[in-house]
Amino acid sequence: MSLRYAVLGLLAERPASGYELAQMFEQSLQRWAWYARHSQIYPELNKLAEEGVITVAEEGARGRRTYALADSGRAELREWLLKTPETPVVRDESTLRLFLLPTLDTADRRRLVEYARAEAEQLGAEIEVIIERLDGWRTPERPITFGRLAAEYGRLAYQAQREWADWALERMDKPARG
Amino acid sequence: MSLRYAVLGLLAERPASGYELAQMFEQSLQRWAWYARHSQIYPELNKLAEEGVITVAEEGARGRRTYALADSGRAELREWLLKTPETPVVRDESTLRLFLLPTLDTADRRRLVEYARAEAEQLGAEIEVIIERLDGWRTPERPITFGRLAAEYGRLAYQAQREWADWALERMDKPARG
DNA sequence: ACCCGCATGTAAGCCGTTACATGATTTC
DNA sequence: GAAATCATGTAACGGCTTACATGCGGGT
Repeated sequence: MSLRYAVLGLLAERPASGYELAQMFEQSLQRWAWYARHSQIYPELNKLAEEGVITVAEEGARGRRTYALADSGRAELREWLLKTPETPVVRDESTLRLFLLPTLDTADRRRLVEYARAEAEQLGAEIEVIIERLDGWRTPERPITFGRLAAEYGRLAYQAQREWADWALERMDKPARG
Repeated sequence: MSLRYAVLGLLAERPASGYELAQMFEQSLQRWAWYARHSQIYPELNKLAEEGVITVAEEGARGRRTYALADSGRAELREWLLKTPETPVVRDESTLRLFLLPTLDTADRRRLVEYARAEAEQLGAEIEVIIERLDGWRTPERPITFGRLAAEYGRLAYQAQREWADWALERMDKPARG
């Protein structure tokens, strides 16, 4: 059911079309929080509009429909956010790969951890650029957008991944006492 | 297809039954990497055994079957680990909630971030205990288990979440110039 | 005029969740 | 002897992926 709230949440920031939502998933949510393709987004939008939790705010060229969050949708989103979640479940293929490293021999292992480290370093650097850009855009009305929250989260998460890779590299080859 | 490799990977560390695998998912993989229920695990094991990438190593009481990784399974796992992945996709409901915070009003937002911070702090403390326990168990043959890798990853990730929450708390109420 | 990107949609099949189902062994 | 835990399984349903499908509008 998270797709529903991801869509409501994105529309809470500003009205958007399905096409734009697909891009927002890719750019801001994909790497850390949630992902959906257009083939899932369009039917979901139609369903939400039928229910009345979102409305068609504008119709444009090429059949484009811009959706806005209705009051009922905002209330539902708030309720979902405030109810304390049960044990949350994560599915993250990259992390799974990292955890399965001990099944490889020393050379393969080292290769993969070094790759993970380099990746974290590169993506971390990319995110710094994005953050500078976002901080340049800030306006008084909207101090923090979810994009900025996501970026900061990403920055810290990549930093953690780098530290983890360093720790793993140092430990992995060593004998038990390490 | 990740379930397949998660199972192969767990069996690479040591032979286990479906029941044990379900527990391993819960204890080590669930929070960061992958999750599966027994209703998914048992059919997968039967499929993998039919294919021959795992074998039944032992049959015990109550119909218990202990599976071991076959050579072909180990080769397949290695191949999967070494091929560089495409853009990986993450689905993490907790993080999604955090990213949607800006849609709430100030009071609700603060409440949720404080909750996230407290949670990271508590789970971080729990993981420190687990790490001490794991480090006490270390044997010379197997310097690092995937459980230890997961624990260290968790430790750093919780630390990052705490830092993120502190940053968000400091920024969120402030006017744009922050 | 052509191409690229915008824009939305559908359908088959696979993956994952929830619920139902059963029974053996150990522990108190 | 009862309860908890071990142990495996199936089926219906819903969510997600992949592939197919179509057409408009803006830029060069």
